[in-house]
Amino acid sequence: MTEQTHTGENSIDVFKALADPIRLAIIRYLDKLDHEVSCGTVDQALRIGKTSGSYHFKILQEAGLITVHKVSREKFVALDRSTFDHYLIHFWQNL
Amino acid sequence: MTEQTHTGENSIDVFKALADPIRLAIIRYLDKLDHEVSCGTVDQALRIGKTSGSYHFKILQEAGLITVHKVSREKFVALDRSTFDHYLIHFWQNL
DNA sequence: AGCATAGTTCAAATGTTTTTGAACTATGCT
DNA sequence: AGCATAGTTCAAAAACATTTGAACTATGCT
Repeated sequence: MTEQTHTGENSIDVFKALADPIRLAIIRYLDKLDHEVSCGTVDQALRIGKTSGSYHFKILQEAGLITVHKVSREKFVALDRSTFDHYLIHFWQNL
Repeated sequence: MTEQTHTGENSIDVFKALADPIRLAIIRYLDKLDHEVSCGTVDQALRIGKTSGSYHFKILQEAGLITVHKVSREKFVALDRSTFDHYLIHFWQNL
């Protein structure tokens, strides 16, 4: 029983989420750091407004590309590498 | 000197091209066959109108995801697997 | 020449995504 | 309580993508 936790997201949502320069910049940033950061930290680092940030984080989350972890006021995000593995690295197997 | 021939396309174009159900269906179909087919053959197999087909093949071509080979009236298409390798399989390396 | 077939182009309509500021909720701090 | 900070929601505008039919080009066939 080697089942992954792919809940909800589908390849269209994943590719749509990847098809935007701001979201790709967020992904690059989170990949470099390789640990949880707050949305505000990312917003400032990439000079995205908070409204825009909120919008893009929601799309990344719904695609299953990030995990989200809320601690009091702050929302911490990190890459969910299993989704990248599933849809990108193992693209042909899951097509 | 192990340079690939990625001429023009970029990751945004590639992910946009992948972010559509019709284009994903075309890719699945071309993957299954694994040889050149005419656009008309694909259009009929997937029951896409020719106008719509023409539009989607152009997007796939501009993304570098298909190769195109014109023989008299017909346009033959096949997957360009090197582009999938570059942007999907080796996603993290090329991010 | 005349007709058929493969695919493209155009333009209008429709649908979807992205941006932005203002108002909002929720939490923490003094 | 009063104020600040983190993030969300809303709504309108702007930008972009998709669909469709009709007209078109280019080629092949008889």
